[in-house]
This record gives sequence, structure tokens and C-alpha cells, in this order.
Amino acid sequence: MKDENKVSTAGIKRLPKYYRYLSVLRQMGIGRVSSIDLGRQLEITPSKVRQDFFNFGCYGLQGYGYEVGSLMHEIGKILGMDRVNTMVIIGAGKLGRALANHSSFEKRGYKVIGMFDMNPNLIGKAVRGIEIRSIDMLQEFHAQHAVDIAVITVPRVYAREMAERVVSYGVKGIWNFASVEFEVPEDVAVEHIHFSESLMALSYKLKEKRTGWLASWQPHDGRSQSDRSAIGKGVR
Amino acid sequence: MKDENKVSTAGIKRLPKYYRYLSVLRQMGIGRVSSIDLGRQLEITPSKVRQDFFNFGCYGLQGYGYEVGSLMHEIGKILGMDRVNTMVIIGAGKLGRALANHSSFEKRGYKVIGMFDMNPNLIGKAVRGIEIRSIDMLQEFHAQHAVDIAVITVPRVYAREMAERVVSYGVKGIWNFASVEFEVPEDVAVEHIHFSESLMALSYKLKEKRTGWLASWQPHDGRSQSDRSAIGKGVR
DNA sequence: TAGATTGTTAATCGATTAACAATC
DNA sequence: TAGATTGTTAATCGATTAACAATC
Repeated sequence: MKDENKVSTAGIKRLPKYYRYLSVLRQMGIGRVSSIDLGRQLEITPSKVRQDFFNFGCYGLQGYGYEVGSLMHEIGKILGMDRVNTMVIIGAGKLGRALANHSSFEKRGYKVIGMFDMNPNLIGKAVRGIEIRSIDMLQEFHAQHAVDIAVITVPRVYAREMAERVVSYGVKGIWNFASVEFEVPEDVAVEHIHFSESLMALSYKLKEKRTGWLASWQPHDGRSQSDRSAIGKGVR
Repeated sequence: MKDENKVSTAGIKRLPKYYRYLSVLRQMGIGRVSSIDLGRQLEITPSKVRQDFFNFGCYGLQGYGYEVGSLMHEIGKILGMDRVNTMVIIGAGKLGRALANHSSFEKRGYKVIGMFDMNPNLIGKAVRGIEIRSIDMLQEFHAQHAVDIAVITVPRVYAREMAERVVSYGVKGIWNFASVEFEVPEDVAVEHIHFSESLMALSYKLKEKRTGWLASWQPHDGRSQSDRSAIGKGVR
């Protein structure tokens, strides 16, 4: 809000990466790490690493580096992992069940406490001990169990409706796997996983590698506006 | 490579979004769109929209806007969607099967032509008419069918090994769903879907909303280095 | 024509990198 | 102490925004 003392959004996106690698280091029993090591592993310049930690107030020790355990703890705190985040999965199809089975979420404090679906054939069944309930029970369930995050894994056509419903029940976090955007109130956080955008980005890279950067390169000088031939230049 | 005439990487990440919304417009039978409309829908400034299209050589018409169909076609071409990209799914677990069933990929020219697994109980079964084969058949399969993209949906511990195998067989595109990074040769394109990074980013946002930006705000002035209290400032 | 909206350059803003004094 | 590596500022680089002439 103020213009000073802000932390870069770009830096925030790197925090989970730091966290992941720190957890690997800790598992390996390594107690300290330098910005150079961290940078090398994550393909981030040491300067950026130090700048990030400085901005987030995570301090190390000159001539020594950073303490793996406490750095991890601090980053975890910044990322909101110093508490259990409860999740419900809306949509008990293959994707929803795959996520429910993904044990590593729980290790990081993200706990699936419920699954919901519209399909009467699925209701009453269980995944990993978690009963699949009717979506009509969600409001009541949230009132009882305080859901932090609703994971939306229903087909695209239902996604927006489901998002609206969970928001209306007071859930403040949405993790959306359906290829739709939706508007939410100010106080609701949304994170999208867009499979097809990722896939298109991959095929772009693939095409670039295939053709070589310069094969389709065209200069962009003072030619007339009606020359519409310049398509697909190199990548910075 | 040259310093001039480069296209921003930031712009590339927006192309799939433009593409997605253009396909919605086309389905609605809308034939033209302005940078203002596009920007409003995707929360991108009109200026950025025009700048992107200019950089990619996608031209519109002054006083009119952009032709939905041809713009979509051009962006599709830039993204490498003017051809069928063949995919195989490595790992026929829930996630792999969920992706195999995701029909919208096929609509965009990404065709799943094979599934592979290590589990002998799965081998021989079929998903959506696609037979699950032993991973040992992958090399031969690639030689016969020219696989563009290998989708890695095996458990984390096997992911790196699988990536190495598909690369050694000559596959040039990897879409990785396991929470591991890996090194690949120059000419191989990789795109990662990191569930847990996305989830951590969500819990960060959630925490920010919960506490309010300024609640944990700390100034960052000329205090001594040993004052280690500044954690979690506002977001730019 | 008048109105609209692009194409394109220049100005601004933010993020990355470089550099080095501080200090463990 | 000497060596290492941070903390922190300043310089550079890239991406976004603003502005408006061009022109449909």
C-alpha cells in the first residue's frame, strides 16, 4: 500500500522453491547452505537469493551462510505453513482422487478433511478413509469443520458454480483445477492450475527448439504497417 | 541472440491466456475484439495486449480491433498448435488416467497415443481405448510412432529416471507432474506442474488476506543488521 | 466525415545484477 | 588472523504503461 518497503511478487513465487530445496537439504542432514549453493541448485543467481532473503527478513550469517532449519522454518511461516490448512476436494473424479492420495501435501500441513461430489454413485464411498459426501452437505460441513481451502476438480462447466457456492459458504481459499477463470470477492484467495496453458507453453518451447531460435526470425525495423509478415521472433 | 527484436518471455506466458479467451469468443460467435475487451477479461492492460501482439507480429485494424479467428490462428501457430503433438503418459496411476481422459487436450491438437507403466497389474488394461504398455516397450514405441511429448506422472522417486529414459530415446518434450527438477540436454523442452508450489502460493495469499497486508508490516530503515525482527512485509 | 482503436515510440516502473563494505 | 559470505546500496536491465499519430 505504501510505496516503500514492499516485497516483490516475483520473490514470493520463489519462496516455495527455496522451501522445497531446503527440505531436501534437511532430509540429507545438511545444516547450512550458502546463497551460491542454493542459487546453483535452483538456477537463481546468488545475488537474487540474498536479495530475496533480505527483503523477507530472513537473515544468515556473514562468512557462513544460512541455517537450513531456521531458514526453512521462517519461509514456512511466511508461506502460512505454520498452521494446518484444511482442504476439501470438490469433485471426486480421477483428478480429485489423485490429489486426495497425494500424501506429500499432508506432510506440509495441508490436510484433506472432506470430499464432495454430485454423482450419487460416488457418494458414500471413501478415498483414503475420507468419505465422499453430497455437495449439498458442504455448507454444513464447513460450519462444523472450518475449511480453509476448497480444491475444485469438477468438470469445467460446473467449476464457476462450485466456486460461487464455496465462496458463499465463507471459504476463503480456492485451488482451481478447471480451465476457467472466475471473479471472487477481495478477501478470497484463488490459485489456478491451468493444465492447457502449461501444455501450450511446452509446445511453444518445443517448437522453438525444433526450429531453432533464428530460423523464423524477422527484423522489426521501420517498415510500413501493412507489412504483416513478421511472426514469431526470437525469445529474449 | 541478437539484442534487438526480441520478444519478452513475459509475453509468451500470456499467449495461452489470449488463446483460451479467443476460443471462448469464437464459440460465442464473436468475430472481433479490441485490446480493451481482451484486457478487461484477462486483467491485462490494453496497452500490454497491444504491445504483446505488436511484438509477436499479430496485427489488427485501427479503429476496429482484432479479428478473433485469424488472431487465434496466428497465436496457435506461434504456440506450435498448427500440428498434432503426440503424447505418451508415463505412469498410469490416477493422475495419468485423469490426464488421458481430459478430452480438451485433443481438441487443441495434443493427442495421447500411448500409456506406459511399471506395474504388471496395469499393463494390458486400457484407458479410453489406449492400451497401457510396459515401460520397456517405450523405446520401440517411440521409434514407431514419433512421440513429441512424454507426460511424467510416476511417483516422485521414479521421475528423474523416467525423464532420463525418455530423453535417451530421443523424446524432445517433457511435461513433468512429479515434484522434482531435472537437468535435460539443450534441445529438450521441459515444463513442470508443481502442485505443492502452487498450493504454498495459495496459502501465502490466504495468510495475507487473513492478516491484512499491514498487520505484520515492519519498516526497513537504517536499523542495525542484528535486528532480525522484520518478517513478512507487504506485497507490491 | 467523425469516432474508434490500433501501431509504435518514449517514459516509467520494477526486478535483477553487480559491487563491496561489514563481519562472522 | 585470513577467508568466506552475507547485508545492503547503487547500477543495469527488462517489462509495463502512457501517449498519441496513424488510419481504418
